[in-house]
Amino acid sequence: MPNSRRVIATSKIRPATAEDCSLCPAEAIGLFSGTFRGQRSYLIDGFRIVQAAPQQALYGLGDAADYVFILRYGLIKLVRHTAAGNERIVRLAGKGESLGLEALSGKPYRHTAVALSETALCRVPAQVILDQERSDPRFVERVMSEMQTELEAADLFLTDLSTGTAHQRVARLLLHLAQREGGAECFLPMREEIGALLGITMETASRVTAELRRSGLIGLTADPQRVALDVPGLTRVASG
Amino acid sequence: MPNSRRVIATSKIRPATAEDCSLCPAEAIGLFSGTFRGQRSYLIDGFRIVQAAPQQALYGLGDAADYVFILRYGLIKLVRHTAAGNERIVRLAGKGESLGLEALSGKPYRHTAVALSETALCRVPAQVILDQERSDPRFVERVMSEMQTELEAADLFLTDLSTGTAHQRVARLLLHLAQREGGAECFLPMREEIGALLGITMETASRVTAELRRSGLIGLTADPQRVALDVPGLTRVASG
DNA sequence: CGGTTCATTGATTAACCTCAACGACCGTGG
DNA sequence: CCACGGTCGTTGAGGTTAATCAATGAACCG
Repeated sequence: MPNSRRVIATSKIRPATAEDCSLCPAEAIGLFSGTFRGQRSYLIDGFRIVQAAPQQALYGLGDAADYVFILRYGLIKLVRHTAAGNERIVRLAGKGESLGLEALSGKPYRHTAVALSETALCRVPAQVILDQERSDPRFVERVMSEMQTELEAADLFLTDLSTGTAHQRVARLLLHLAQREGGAECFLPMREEIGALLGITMETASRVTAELRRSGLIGLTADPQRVALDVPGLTRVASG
Repeated sequence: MPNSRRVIATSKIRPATAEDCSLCPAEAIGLFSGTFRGQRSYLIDGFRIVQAAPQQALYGLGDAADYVFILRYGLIKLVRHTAAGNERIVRLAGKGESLGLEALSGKPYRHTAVALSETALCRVPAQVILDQERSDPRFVERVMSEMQTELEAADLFLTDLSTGTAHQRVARLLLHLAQREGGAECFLPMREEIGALLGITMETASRVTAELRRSGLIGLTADPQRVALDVPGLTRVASG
């Protein structure tokens, strides 16, 4: 194992505790937030906290889907492959978002899910959610709402990240990542991953980010994996 | 009105009858098919049959969403706009598919829906479906399954129709359209629409389709709006 | 016939892909 | 400890693809 980023460690899995829920960074959003806070305490027996290191896969396309995941922190890519066999990232999941909702329809996972950064998730058996839906119809609305969020994200990929020049796409990606973190800086994926996200080659992704750095639109931060954004400047680039 | 394709006629709307349901071309698939056939007879009072001509809009992005639609026949495009202001088609709906499921989450419509061909739909009040979910939990699975189908379609647009060369994308689009019609021919959209579907310009779409016709990979049919496909040949083009 | 839409095609330019080389970094093992 | 091998990022040269600008032709309708 010559490089730590390639280490595929075994998942760390442990039962969830009440404290996990009360401290959950995804408390304010997502499936079990708000009015469903109280119900978690009844269900928590089935919950598991899963930690994943960068490059580690949570599940694979076609796997039998028994669990829904709720992201506590970190960033996860949902991957498919193009007809040419290249990796294509079709979605990114951030804090509070749900993954693997297809488990609720008894279908296999529709993507391969891979951690981009250090990540923690709450693993919920699909059956627990299905039972919950039966006992509380309002929970159905919550689940459907999560699916709508996922559809919205898919449309955003099509309209914002798959059209325009490479410069525009990179700028929109960075702005989008920063916005979801709520600040003026963001995680900067590997060039290969930027390419898979935007439908461009690794080289083009590299050239564009290098140019953005040289023109001062993105700058270094303490963490070498993260960049500071000139939001107004990038917004100008993003719209052409 | 210089050209009939630009005519925006008033929608034809009429109450649905039991005969509509028994003859429904979407009988075998979709929300109310199969085991839910019988239940339709109780709910049919709220159903309306809507007919739409080409270029006619069913609903617009941001409109209050009170209805879910089930497509009886025809082809409908779901449209958004890119940051540059260009039209971007993010999905196509064909026979038996549901549109406007966001109505079930009380959210406004997330797209503008426009008929590409002569079209008939069944318009179902969202409230009817929500009531149905309450009285029969199995119906919830059906609705979630429809949303998963929509997500699958979104991923297909990202992996198949937004990557590769213009030739590959056009070939994949035609094969995809033919497959959903179950034959070796398909509807051929206007060049502008092909461009909006594939993220290329109208001129490129025109050049590619003209070349495909010259090389015999697509041929004329009785209907000038439809083309016959050389499926093996196009499959070769599609994979590069 | 005149006006409009749509499709086609050409010429030119701009953007991106491909192939290739190189340097920085890092963990490993001699 | 330092050389080695690996990954990742960067950059260059050259070729290909597609966008852009522009003009023309076919079909249709009033």
